[in-house]
Amino acid sequence: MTEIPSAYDPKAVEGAIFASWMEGGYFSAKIVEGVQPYSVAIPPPNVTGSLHMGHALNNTIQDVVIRRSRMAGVPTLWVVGTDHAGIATQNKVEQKLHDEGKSRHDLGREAFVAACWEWKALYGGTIIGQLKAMGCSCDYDNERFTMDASYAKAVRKVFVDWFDAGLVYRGKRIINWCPRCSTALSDIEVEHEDVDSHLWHLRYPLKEPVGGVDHVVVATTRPETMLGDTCIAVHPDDERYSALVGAIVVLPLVGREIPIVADEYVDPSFGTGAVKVTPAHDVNDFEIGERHACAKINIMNADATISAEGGAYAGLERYEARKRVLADLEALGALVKTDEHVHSVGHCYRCHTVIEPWLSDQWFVDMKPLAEPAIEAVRDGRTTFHPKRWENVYYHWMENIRDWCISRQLWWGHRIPVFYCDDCGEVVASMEDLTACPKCGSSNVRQDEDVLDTWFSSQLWPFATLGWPEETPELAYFYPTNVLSTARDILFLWVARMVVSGMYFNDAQVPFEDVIIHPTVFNAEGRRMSKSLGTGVDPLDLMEHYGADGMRFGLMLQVTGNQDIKFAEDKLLSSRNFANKIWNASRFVMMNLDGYTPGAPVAETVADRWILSRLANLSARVDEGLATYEFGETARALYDFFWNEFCDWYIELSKSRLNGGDSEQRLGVQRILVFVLDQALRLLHPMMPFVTEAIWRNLPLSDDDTAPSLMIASWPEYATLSRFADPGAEASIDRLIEIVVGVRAVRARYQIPRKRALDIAIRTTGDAEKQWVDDEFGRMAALAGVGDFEVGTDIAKPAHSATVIASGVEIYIPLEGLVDFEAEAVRLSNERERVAIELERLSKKLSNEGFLAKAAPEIVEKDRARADELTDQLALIKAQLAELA
RNA sequence: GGGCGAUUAGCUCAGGGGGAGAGCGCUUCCUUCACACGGAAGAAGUCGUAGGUUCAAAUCCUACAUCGCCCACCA
Repeated sequence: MTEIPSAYDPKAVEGAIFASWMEGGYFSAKIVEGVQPYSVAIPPPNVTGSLHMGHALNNTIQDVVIRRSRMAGVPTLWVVGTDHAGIATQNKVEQKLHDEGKSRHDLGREAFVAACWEWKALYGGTIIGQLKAMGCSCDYDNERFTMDASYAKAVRKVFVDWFDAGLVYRGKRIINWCPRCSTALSDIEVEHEDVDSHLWHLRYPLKEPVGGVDHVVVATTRPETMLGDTCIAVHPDDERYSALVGAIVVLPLVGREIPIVADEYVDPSFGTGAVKVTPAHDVNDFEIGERHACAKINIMNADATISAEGGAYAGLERYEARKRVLADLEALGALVKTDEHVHSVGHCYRCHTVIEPWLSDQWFVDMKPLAEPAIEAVRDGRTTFHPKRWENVYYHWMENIRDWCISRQLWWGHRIPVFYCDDCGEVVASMEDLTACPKCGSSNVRQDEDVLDTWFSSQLWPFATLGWPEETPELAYFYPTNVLSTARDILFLWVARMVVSGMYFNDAQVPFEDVIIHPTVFNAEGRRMSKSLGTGVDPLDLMEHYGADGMRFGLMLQVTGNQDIKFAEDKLLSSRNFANKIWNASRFVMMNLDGYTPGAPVAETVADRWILSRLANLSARVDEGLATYEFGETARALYDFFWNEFCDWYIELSKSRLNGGDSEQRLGVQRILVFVLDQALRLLHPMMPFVTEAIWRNLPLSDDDTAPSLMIASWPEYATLSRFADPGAEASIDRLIEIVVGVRAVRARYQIPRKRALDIAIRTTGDAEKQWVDDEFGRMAALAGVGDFEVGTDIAKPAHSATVIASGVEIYIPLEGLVDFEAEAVRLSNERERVAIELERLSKKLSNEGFLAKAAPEIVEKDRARADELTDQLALIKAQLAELA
């Protein structure tokens, strides 16, 4: 076994191991009737995407729960695939065309869509390959895409069903228009940002003076929209303006005569208390316009240039128009003043262009009735969020939900299955393309030009990927899924809508039981990771440096209930080192297996009982941690057990028995080593699949324990391991550790060379302790560099010796000729000070009536014992000081 | 305007009523036959501020401060 390299090299093993998993077909899930399955639908990455830190974190989380479930013997499915990502993909392809000097209009719709498919075929698989590099155990044989033929059928059915139920409707509304993407967006696709701007005060003359007043001043942040003003609004109770209500204003630059109306919406304390109303360019203005029957004049084109309605300003880009309007108003003396003003401006979530509120015909989903059952499902716990506080965020949004604008003026996407008859005016949604009007029979029918919001199709992901609307066995078996893990930024865009549609189309069954909202990964400076800003970290680079396991485990260490992670690369470094530690501990075990035969572990020493007890404890903590999705704590528990307990103590303790013992002793310790290593590798596998698999396949296990791959080996059952729980052994080893650490500290303090064995004396408080030292200490002596030792209840402390105190024993280490006694006296004085302070604090507490009366008895008892211990220590230190003096 | 999160060692963060923890970094020693991606020993914190509850507060409550995030029709 000496041919095993002494450093773990991820690159040398990951590829081959992943290939063997694929070959073994372990990623596919088989339906086993009568057995409850486990399933997860991956948040489908965009076809345009490449792996970023959010994916790395989120997919590690999912792979951890998936791998654990699979090992537990449960039929386990992780559905994988990609999203067609309407705007993002269309933008990419348009950019490519642009580079070739063409636009999508040069190609025409059909050719453009073909170009998108071509692009997808070329680049769409990138991110799937990267998931494989991470070791994600998805069902790659059944990869889905949100524009697959079967998926398209699901999308179409949802639209048609909701249309027929009156839940989808068409309306002329103010929507969010991105002039660059040239499409409508839903409200939650708009990102609001505070922008330093101005509040311009404009003077509008009255047609005829009223009571000596000949004008009104309005305040606006978007002066160019004045070209579309159709009334002025004031608050009905605002006495400053009450005489003016009903008066007519002549709009400067335009000349249009518009009325002053009274409307409750107006806040008299803001600006001048008079609002210019542009119903075609502002949501509130639209509503005011509706209430007062004002015209809605659209003064802007789709590309945010001024339309013909803008008269002299027609054709100007919106901000150029703003400048010109302001300049012209100023020339007229109509620009009264310009205040500094910070206000929130909407930007496109895809291209960050400033959104224009714009009046147009769009399709909407009536969300209110759909949201109700989805709210209820979370209230009654059928779906639970982790951490739970996200449920409040969900409720707040769902309870105040507004209609969802689902039409997009794009070419890449699911085309809206609505057909218009130009003869009789019939409008129908249809599962099949229509060539004739179902009402009048006319062949003069045409399909709606728009496509659906990408999120309209992704909301169906958990069930459309399982074959819905067909009643497939997969849908019947794997729906609802168990866990959905995602970032908080798509809670509304995606998660909430999946609950809505999932319940509506699956007999009110929620799409997933648990929702994990994982922390958002920020860079070390706490800023958003962004490729374009160069503030990102590439997971592929990280895997290059730390291995897939190092990256995965390093990320898991950072997952806590917090909402953000400031990415800490040092955790990946220690995780890479951890993988190497696992590798080398395993290497040690395998290099010491001469004469080994597989067999059940039988504890022969306290150390054996201790490590088995700690293993049982680890199993409980890992189960608990994964069940509650506390990945950080779970990772730490695994790390602490393997490194600090198994490697630092058990393996070190095993060495004397492996080297010095008889063959029976050797076999005993070998079996414990192999057993604990095997179980630990299983527990580690979900987080570190590669290194654990690479080692595990070479472990000489008995036939009962073996499997072709660790991936499908059995998960350690706490119910089985719990019999190893052994508090007595834990206390015993704790004491041994205390002694060894104490002796080592003495050695380090006086720089006693490690080759020089220390002969020590041990005084015990009783015969039981003496027996314990005789039985157990010898096994540990080597770890402390102890040579000979004598033990007894009546051992006298040798002159000039250091003392180590542990429960029930005092260790004396003669220092004659080794130590600077003056320095030791100084150290002891400091120690005396520290102990005295702690003892004083405890004594005060123990003489407090309230404490004695009200504190839990075991707490009082613990403090008493501690105080006794400190008293003894203090006496000893004093005695030693007296000796040195 | 409403809501949420954070504030603990130089850095990144765990912990969560009763003896302040980890990783990285730092100091000293050790190339000992699993591992220098290692071993051993150490230094280092008034647990954001001010009140309150409690026998007992880093932990619970209330304010406040600072940073960050989300929501909202802030002309």
